[in-house]
Amino acid sequence: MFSIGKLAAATGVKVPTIRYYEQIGLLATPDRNSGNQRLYDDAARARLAFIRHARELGFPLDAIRELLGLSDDPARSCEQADAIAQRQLAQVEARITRLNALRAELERMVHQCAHGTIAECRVIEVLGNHALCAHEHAEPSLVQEEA
Amino acid sequence: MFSIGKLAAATGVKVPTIRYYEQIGLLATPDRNSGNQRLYDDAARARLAFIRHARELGFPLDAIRELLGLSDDPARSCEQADAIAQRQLAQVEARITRLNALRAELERMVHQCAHGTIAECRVIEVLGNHALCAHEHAEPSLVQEEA
DNA sequence: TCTAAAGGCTCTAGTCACTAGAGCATCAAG
DNA sequence: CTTGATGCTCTAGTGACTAGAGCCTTTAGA
Repeated sequence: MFSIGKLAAATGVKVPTIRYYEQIGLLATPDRNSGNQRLYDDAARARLAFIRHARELGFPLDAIRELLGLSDDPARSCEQADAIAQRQLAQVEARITRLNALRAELERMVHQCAHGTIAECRVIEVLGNHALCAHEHAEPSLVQEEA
Repeated sequence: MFSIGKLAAATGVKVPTIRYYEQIGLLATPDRNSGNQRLYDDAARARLAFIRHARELGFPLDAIRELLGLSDDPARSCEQADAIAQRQLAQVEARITRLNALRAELERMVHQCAHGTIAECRVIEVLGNHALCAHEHAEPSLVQEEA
């Protein structure tokens, strides 16, 4: 049995994130010691490692919740788990396609910049006039930033 | 002069999003008609088109704010605008690299699935055991989902 | 001219997956 | 026994919107 800090160190998941996972029901409420501090065992560690790995692969928490539910039932068909992974793969592929188009547009923009004044800047100009673009873009909602 | 609805239709930006941009100071507070409804002119339309296009290219609102500030000063050097675009390009490239690694991992996982039971499912197994992975992953925070 | 639907208004709260901070309690090492 | 690290709960903030409630104004047709 170990503390939340040890669990965090063992899995690479930050302490507040572990508490957050507990709060949203992704991790079971653990036992506490006499001083009300959380105590974890190896099963909890394995579950958290699973969550962390799935997050690294880009699975949203809802999908992870589903995968965890499935993994609790070793006898059932893995069809559903397979479908979730396929869906995730499709999304990753779609985002790669999308980002490649973005990269091309940004490269074009940056390479055309003659490093003069704002008035003649291609970066500003292209942003202001979509017609100067090589192709259409997707919805803004489909392009997201990282932390 | 046109209404917020016409502006939305003209730029492809949703009405609540326009009001949100006004709220956060990205768009100036427009004039109102006698019934307190917003009235926009072509300058506002051009500014919103700029914002929309930059969003499509993945620029965060803070960078867009900066670019808009720069574009208001046509005489200055475009060095800064160029730097912002380069930064954005670098981020897009980093994300592509990252997503390609994810795709490889997900493909490996999915292709190894024999469509049997959960107990023998490679998807569940690989997620639970990082050691089965072909390579390391980044922090979960570096992989984000789309809407 | 009347009416009804479409569009507009403000305000609050929700999304996702955390992260930060306040203010306090507990534990472990020296 | 002290002190610093670690733990606790709770609230609020992040980015870029989105949804909904409850109301008011405009516009097109009869």
